[in-house]
Amino acid sequence: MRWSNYYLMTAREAPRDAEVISHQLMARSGLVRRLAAGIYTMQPTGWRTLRKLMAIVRRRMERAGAVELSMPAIQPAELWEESGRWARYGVELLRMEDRHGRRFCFGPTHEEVVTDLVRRDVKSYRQLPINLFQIQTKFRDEIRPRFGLMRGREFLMKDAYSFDADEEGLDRSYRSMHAAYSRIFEACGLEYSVVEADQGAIGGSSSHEFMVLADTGESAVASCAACGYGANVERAEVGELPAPPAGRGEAPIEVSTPGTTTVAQVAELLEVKPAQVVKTLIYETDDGLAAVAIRGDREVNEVKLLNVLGGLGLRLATAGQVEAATGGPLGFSGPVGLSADVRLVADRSARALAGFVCGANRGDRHFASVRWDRDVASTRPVERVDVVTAVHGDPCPRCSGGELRLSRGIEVGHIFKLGTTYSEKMNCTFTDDGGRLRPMEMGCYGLGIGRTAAAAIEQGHDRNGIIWPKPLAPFTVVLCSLDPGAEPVRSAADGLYGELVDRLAPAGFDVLYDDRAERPGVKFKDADLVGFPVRVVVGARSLANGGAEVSNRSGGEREVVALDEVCEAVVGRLQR
RNA sequence: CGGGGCGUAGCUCAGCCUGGUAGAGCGCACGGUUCGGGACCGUGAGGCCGGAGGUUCAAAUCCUCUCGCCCCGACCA
Repeated sequence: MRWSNYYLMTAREAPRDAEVISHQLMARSGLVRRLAAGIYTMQPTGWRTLRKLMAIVRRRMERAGAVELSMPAIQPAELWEESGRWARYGVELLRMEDRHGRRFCFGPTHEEVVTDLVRRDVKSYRQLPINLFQIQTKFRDEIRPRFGLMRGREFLMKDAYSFDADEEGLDRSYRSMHAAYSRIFEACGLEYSVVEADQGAIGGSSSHEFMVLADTGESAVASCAACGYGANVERAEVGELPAPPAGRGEAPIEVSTPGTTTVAQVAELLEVKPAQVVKTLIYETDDGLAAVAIRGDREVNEVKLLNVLGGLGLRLATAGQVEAATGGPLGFSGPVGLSADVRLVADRSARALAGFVCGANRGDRHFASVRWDRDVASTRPVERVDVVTAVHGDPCPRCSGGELRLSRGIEVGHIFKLGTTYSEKMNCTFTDDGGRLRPMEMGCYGLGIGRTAAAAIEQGHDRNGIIWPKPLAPFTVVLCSLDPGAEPVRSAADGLYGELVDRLAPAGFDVLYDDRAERPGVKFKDADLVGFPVRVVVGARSLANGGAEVSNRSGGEREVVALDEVCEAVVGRLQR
């Protein structure tokens, strides 16, 4: 491709709305152009990168036995009502009506459509397993799209859906997708980690996220260097926290604590550490109110809490609800004397304390020297749970001695075992080898195409621009002719261009020939900005030095090689 | 949806407080000098100052309403 005939415009400055580096560089290097909030045109170079990524994804999916198809983006409401998600999905689902008033949505995901398809076609265990995938434009009406392609409303996603006869089959499908994803991100040269993820209200038994490590990531990840445990902070378990020494005291002591509604105030007044106070939060759940006790210096993880309490959602109770449930005002709740009608769960961090301070369920009163067994568990049930939010340095839940480390990541892939959630609701059944009708075991596997490209830039850039991993660069090689209007540079560069194309195309590499009538500085800046992995420069100086100059965007050795050896030098660099 | 901010040339921004004929840099076009890390000089094109109402002799500027965009938060198979 000759740049003079190509559509690639770069800019010195990024648009003001570009916040993160990947978005700024994508905009400056002419890869994408914003059309509306969270909606982008992929310009020719950006599209080349996505096409290369999609080719890698397709190859790996097919090697893992998945079969590509293409499902409609527009989906009828009836299917979503069948799965129950028309009501549940919320405002993120872009809904519309046709001229007859029939309701549709623009698909944010395709469980319903693929389940409908498979239930019509597949009737026997002999036809299983099946894994169908597509790469398609999705639309999610995000409350707040941001960071360019990282969180768009319209975006390209590879989604695959597996159907198996039993759980062992689902395990196999899941493992094979797990492996395929790992190969894909390795092929892209990305540094990533696989972490346990929350399944959300959709249920299922297992879920993993593929995280590209980057400071700008929107997800927080807890991981243990000692044993390799990793989890989204949303669900990260925490090992047993060391308990402070037990306090003394024969019975709870009621103390006056006027106006102290926060742990910090109570701790200061009573001259104890926040870690010796038990904080009690009252939540409203689908099954009524629940009290959560946690160590005063720690925070409740509501995702973990929801998984413990069950139901679809929870929220902090209002002051009125707290007063009705505990008999005391907001800010003075505690487990001692709490009505047995209120479910009480105690985080292990709180349960490990002995002789602690907690609210007395009376205004301006706390208890000190409280013990769980003597003062609480003797009169009512207390569940011991893990609902604490993991913080840096917490003990690892899986190994002894390991510490959790918090880092940020970009969620580029998410795989789920759905089990029979959808197949039961939508009656997607088959006849097993014993003649019984059974729901299929399903899995679903998403991979963000644009987000992965953005993540590659977050991980690969310097102050001059993008440093693409070779497989994702829009062109693997840029050939800069520093004097395209004059001989002998022109004919040398033209000749090299032809040779490079002939030699590289069969190997899957491509060349952009910068034959524009621009000054050398402009060409170098643009080549760095767009981030072509290998650069070949032909100019009067390089010819005088014996040929063309070859270098890598990522740095390292720059060499001048004879014109007839340039192809070999380039290939050598590409294969390294 | 709550809080904050911004809409002026293709891009980045000044002008607004204190109303008086719309500016700069980059980019673009033309001419000249340059030519290995975003050159320089000159000339020029390019704006319903997001939109609608209002106040005023006069509005980019003040007031009201709207639309769009960005940031923080809540939300998110």
